Amino acid sequence: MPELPEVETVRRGLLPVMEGAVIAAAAVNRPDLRWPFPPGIARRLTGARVTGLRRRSKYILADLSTSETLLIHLGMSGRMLISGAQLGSFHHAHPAPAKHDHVVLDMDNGARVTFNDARRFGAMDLMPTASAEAHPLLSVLGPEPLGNDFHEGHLAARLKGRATPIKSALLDQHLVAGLGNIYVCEVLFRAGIHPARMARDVTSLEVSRLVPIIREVLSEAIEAGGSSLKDYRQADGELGYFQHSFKVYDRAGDACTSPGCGGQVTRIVQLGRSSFFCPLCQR
DNA sequence: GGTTAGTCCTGCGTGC
DNA sequence: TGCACGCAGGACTAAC
Repeated sequence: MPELPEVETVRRGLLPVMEGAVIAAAAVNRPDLRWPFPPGIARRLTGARVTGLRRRSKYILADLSTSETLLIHLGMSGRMLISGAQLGSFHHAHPAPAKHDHVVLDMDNGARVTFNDARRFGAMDLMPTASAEAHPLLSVLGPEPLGNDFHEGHLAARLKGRATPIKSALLDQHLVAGLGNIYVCEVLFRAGIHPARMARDVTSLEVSRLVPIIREVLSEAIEAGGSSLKDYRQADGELGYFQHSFKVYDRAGDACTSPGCGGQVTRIVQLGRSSFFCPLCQR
């Protein structure tokens, strides 16, 4: 489930094969993912040089020489596969077309980038680069959690008076953009805050601690992704999914890892999603 | 305006 | 073994 760190890892993995290269051929194998592809997307991509590869929240933005920007969202199960490229001492031959290969980009450097998405919660769109920030999916996003606009004052103001669990508030992309279910669980564990606590009841002290904790958790995951990137290239060219050692996520029944705690990681459902926490550490 | 439930989708794990 | 079912979840839309 790609959240901000996974998307950043994918972006970094795509950089050496896409940035500066020309999309020699683009194949789009179905009319839609989450939404319909923009009209003529294959034609509009073909011949375009990728001049930059950026990330905003969980979106990858590929700036093109055609003054358009390709927006990519991995959704839940979206994967990027690189083949035909020389990465380090490894060369990946093009694999046989697989089920759910929806978009295939053949670069002029010989690399092939394949977007595979079984659940089709992902999305792609094209927009003018000059007004990319105004795209409906991007314009409503809150600040980047690793950016300067995300700070204690912002978070405090957005949590103030909100009668919703802190878990839900931190998942709200309008409040801060890029956190998903996994990292919110990890952040709240590290902060010692119960996921069901009302956002308005989070104290000033806790808010001041949340900001650096969110940065830490995400930065550590990006770092882990970076170090795993090399291994994944070697393994099969697939980017973005790597093993993390989560403290609470998907660890229901396990002993809490806090020294001397003795608690047991517990699962509850909030807004139809699993929350994992330690009832002794998190209040 | 704020909040929550429903929805989309397919693969996987579990239980019968 | 095979089937039915629930679950996973990002983010929109509708309803309250």
